[in-house]
Amino acid sequence: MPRTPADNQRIKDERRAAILAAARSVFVRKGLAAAKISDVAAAAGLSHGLVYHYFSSKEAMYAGLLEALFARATVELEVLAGDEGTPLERVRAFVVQRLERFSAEPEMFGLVMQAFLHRDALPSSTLAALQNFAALSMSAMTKTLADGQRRGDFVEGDPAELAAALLAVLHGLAMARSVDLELPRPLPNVALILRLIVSGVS
Amino acid sequence: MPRTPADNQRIKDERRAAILAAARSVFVRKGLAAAKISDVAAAAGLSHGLVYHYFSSKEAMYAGLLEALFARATVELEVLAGDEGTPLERVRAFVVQRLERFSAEPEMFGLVMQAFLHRDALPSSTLAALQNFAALSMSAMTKTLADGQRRGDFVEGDPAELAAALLAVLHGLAMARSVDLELPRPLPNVALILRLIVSGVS
Amino acid sequence: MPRTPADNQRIKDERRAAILAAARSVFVRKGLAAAKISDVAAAAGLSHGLVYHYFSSKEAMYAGLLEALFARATVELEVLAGDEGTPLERVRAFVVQRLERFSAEPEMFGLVMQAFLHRDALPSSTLAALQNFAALSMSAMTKTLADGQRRGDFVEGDPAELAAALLAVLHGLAMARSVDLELPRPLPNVALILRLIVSGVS
Amino acid sequence: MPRTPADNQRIKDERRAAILAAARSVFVRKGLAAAKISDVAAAAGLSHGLVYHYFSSKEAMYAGLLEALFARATVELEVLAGDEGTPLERVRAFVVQRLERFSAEPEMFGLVMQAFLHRDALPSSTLAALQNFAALSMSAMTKTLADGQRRGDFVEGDPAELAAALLAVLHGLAMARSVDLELPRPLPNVALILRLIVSGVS
DNA sequence: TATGAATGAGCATTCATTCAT
DNA sequence: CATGAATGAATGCTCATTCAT
Repeated sequence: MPRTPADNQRIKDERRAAILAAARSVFVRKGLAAAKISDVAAAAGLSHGLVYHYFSSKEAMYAGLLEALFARATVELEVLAGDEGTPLERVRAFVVQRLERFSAEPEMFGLVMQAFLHRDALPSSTLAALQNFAALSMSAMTKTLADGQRRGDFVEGDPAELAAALLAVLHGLAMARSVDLELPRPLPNVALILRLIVSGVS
Repeated sequence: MPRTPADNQRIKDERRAAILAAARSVFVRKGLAAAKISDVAAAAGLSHGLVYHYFSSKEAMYAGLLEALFARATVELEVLAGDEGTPLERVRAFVVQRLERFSAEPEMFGLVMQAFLHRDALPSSTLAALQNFAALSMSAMTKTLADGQRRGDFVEGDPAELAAALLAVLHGLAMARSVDLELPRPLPNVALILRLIVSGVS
Repeated sequence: MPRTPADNQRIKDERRAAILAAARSVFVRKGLAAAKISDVAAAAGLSHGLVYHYFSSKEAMYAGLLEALFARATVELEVLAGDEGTPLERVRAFVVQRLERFSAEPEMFGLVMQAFLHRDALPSSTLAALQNFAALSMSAMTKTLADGQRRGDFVEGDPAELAAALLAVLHGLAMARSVDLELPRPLPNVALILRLIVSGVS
Repeated sequence: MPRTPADNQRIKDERRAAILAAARSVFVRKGLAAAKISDVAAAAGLSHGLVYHYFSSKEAMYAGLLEALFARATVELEVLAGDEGTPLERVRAFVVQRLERFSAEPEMFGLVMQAFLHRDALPSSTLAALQNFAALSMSAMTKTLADGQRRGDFVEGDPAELAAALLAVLHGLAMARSVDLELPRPLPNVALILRLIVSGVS
């Protein structure tokens, strides 16, 4: 009684997901160059040969991982770039969402940092995705802050500079989280972070 | 008439410095695993064989680089941990010093991030230096913030949490700088950052 | 239909044996330091990379080879150390066995000589095996000669000195054989060698 | 007051001798391939660069060492090949001389063994010297034994076979000595060895 | 002469990738 | 699909040898 095509597809999808999960963990811990395909295969519980049924190369696997991350993160920018609520509410919601993401998947950001650090080694499509996401984040944040400044909700100053600062803060917190996996310190609350930009705090 | 020992020492010092400079640049761009000794040698303008007159292995070179960085950074903590001025002045001075350091040597922080990210691969002495520096930073900042809170200069809250947040912010900014070497955006000014912790800002 | 584990085991055993045979020949001809892994691989008819599926390093391969030799040689001491026959018969049987071994596998002894000569370079487990074998040989021979002396079969004298002399003779013959592979001279017969120790010969 | 040419020559000779002595010790312990010129230089107390004023290459040094040994050993064959005394006396004198040599310079024979073992790696002049010495030894011993047999002093049998056996015995003893440098066992006395060939012993 | 910095050929070893089974 | 044996390009590292000083 052979497996049905649907079974095969399901198995295939599960395997692919297992490999990606294993790869994320291995890559974040060792980096692209030091990570071995056999590490990934062992972590995913299959032979290293089989990995090549799912990914054409180590680089392709890495790129797949990162591009999925960027795609999801781009979607999640909607909460900031959309038109639900006031600028302050949107920034708050975005910050909350990011903090939760960092708590839920602390490894994720380590991967992104690596990509930034060693971007000479990235395939061009991944580099493009990374740059696209960075640009989208900056422009959405800058626009939202500028909107808020017009309403007097945020402190004065170049909105791009404020945006860069706020994003850098989030990245710093993500990094702290990513880097301290064993004994994670609680992330600061939103109110603290928003002091950076909200006018009239005391 | 052979070279004098002093001549040899001078040559050695120059070579060693040239290798370290080349190594910093190569390591920060590629990471330990992907960096080739021949890259470093080429960047330093000498043969790969000669590198091994100065460093016993690639790992030793990397460790030497990082340990020097940590040693210097530990010394620079003095401005925060010392007793020159009020807690607020000390924090301000520390933040200014860090921002200047990030501007002057943007590569530096990339190296440190890598070390954190891939600390499984670090030799134990380097790991110890890193952990020591991280602990010293946190304790000095926590103590200074607690002092300032007692004087009413800083916002309420767990001083360790505030310290972690402030350091994370600095790291986020350093990362932004380190990662964006070609077209560096100006770093935020001190005043903006201090809004995070200073009470009564408007 | 993948290979069965049994198939793989068979392949592995065959390969491992082929590599060891090639290694014996290369090591005996060049010595550990001068032998290249690529020599061994070429002699075994496979790629150099594959050698490392079977042996973790050149030193491990050398050690494996020697330890197998010592293990077998230790077993073969039984004919001398056992209680089959008179002391003279046991010594005779042992000498015959050694001479036959030297004829059948002249390379073998070259390896052992190398190990003795360069024992500073041996891994400690191999050195222990070597020393163990040497000590066992001496004690078995000494005891057997002492027994024979009590029966009046052997010449007078310190049995340990006689044992050392007899073993040295065998080693000298083995060496002559090992060293003269192309045009081997016939080994002396047992009777000649036994003249060294048997009393009352004429 | 510059050194006179004679002083220079003396210094040069001393240096050369010091290098050879160091080389003998290093080569015998590690073998040609594993011995480093810097080991020899360090053992001789001079810089590795200077070694090349005295020897054009590592191989030349090794060859020089061995050829000197063979030259001296060839001269020492005179006691066997000459016409002083009866064949038995000459053989006895030769054996005594060899045993004394092995005691006085146990390292020497280790070098010769290496040369035999790895003779594929020898320069041709050294190989020729080695083969020449081996041939001379065999022919002198064979002739002397044949002479003695005619006088009834030695046992019957092919004199070449007897010669090979006797020389092998000596080599075996030399090896035992060479290999056991730390705790040398006394060499067997001449009488024991001569039992191999002398007729009518009891 | 004497030194040791410098070079580069050579070799051990690793690991991504392929492919027979 | 699955396995792991097999290959070989790539790279760390060593060390004989050269040569400027």
